[in-house]
Amino acid sequence: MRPSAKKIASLLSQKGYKLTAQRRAVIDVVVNSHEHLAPAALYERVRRTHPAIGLVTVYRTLEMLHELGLICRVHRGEKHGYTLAPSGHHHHLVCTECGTVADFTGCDLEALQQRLSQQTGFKIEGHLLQFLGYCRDCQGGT
Amino acid sequence: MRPSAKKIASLLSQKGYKLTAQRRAVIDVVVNSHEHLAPAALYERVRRTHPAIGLVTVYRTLEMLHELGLICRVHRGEKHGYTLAPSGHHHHLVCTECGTVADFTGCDLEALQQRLSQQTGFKIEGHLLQFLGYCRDCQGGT
DNA sequence: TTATAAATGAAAAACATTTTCAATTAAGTA
DNA sequence: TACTTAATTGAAAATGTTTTTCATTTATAA
Repeated sequence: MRPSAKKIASLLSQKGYKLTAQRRAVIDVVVNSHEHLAPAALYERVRRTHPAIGLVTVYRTLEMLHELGLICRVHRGEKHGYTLAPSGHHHHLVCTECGTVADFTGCDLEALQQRLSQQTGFKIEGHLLQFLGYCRDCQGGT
Repeated sequence: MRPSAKKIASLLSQKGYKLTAQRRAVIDVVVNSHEHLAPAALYERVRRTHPAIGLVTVYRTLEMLHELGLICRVHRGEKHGYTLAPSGHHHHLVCTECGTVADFTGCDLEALQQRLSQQTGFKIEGHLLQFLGYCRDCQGGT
């Protein structure tokens, strides 16, 4: 379930963070986008409604949202970006053309993880999984 | 199978790249390390045997090796590094303490991939999978 | 050897991200 | 509503990483 801007805002309040116009603006952009956005791209979008915001504030807000687990990082080659986090364990399917992100659950890696633990002696704490491809809208062109 | 420095060197030659002392030095460091190394870390190690090498050359050599598929990129939070690539499709198990990398094959994601294609309409072209944990040697301490 | 294109290293440029700090402001309190 | 105060902000500087530029050097083939 994708959280709403309102929900995220009230959560920040709860945690003792101040609800500034800048933070609301950043949250709005993240909530209203299904792509993963790099800090600079997000900054550009936020500036449309909030021209005086500083890039630093965008970075700081993203960091805060990330720490609270409200947004998550998407990998794409050398670049990366942030996207809204649904609740619970999930992963991403990313369109390499337009950046659209689809979430999915049920990664079902337990068996593989156990096999690897046994084979290597590693104590496994987590994993990184992401699929890359073309979304429905981007399958036509090159 | 981990390729040897000799094998990599002859492959470069074959492809028309010149075999310089600097390239040999970078390759040696990569081959003789089981950790994933960031460009700067690699540079420091190469400098031990080759003090005059430039950081730029390290970057360029890594890029070249990466393009040829001889090394691959390991993700770890904000940081990343390179490690030797075994032949064929594989993934990494990374120790978050010391950076040691173990390769594994048999990720077995076909079924999941097919399910996601159907559910989302994405045309999936690839995936990113990596396990994180503590290697045998790093499980004791904090 | 020699010729030559490829490769190198230093320096500068280009980016991305973080730090610093004085000014501003949200939110609780009187 | 008007304070108070700590949190937040934005500009500028600092930091760190990666890329570009260009004159010099060098591996390789003739």
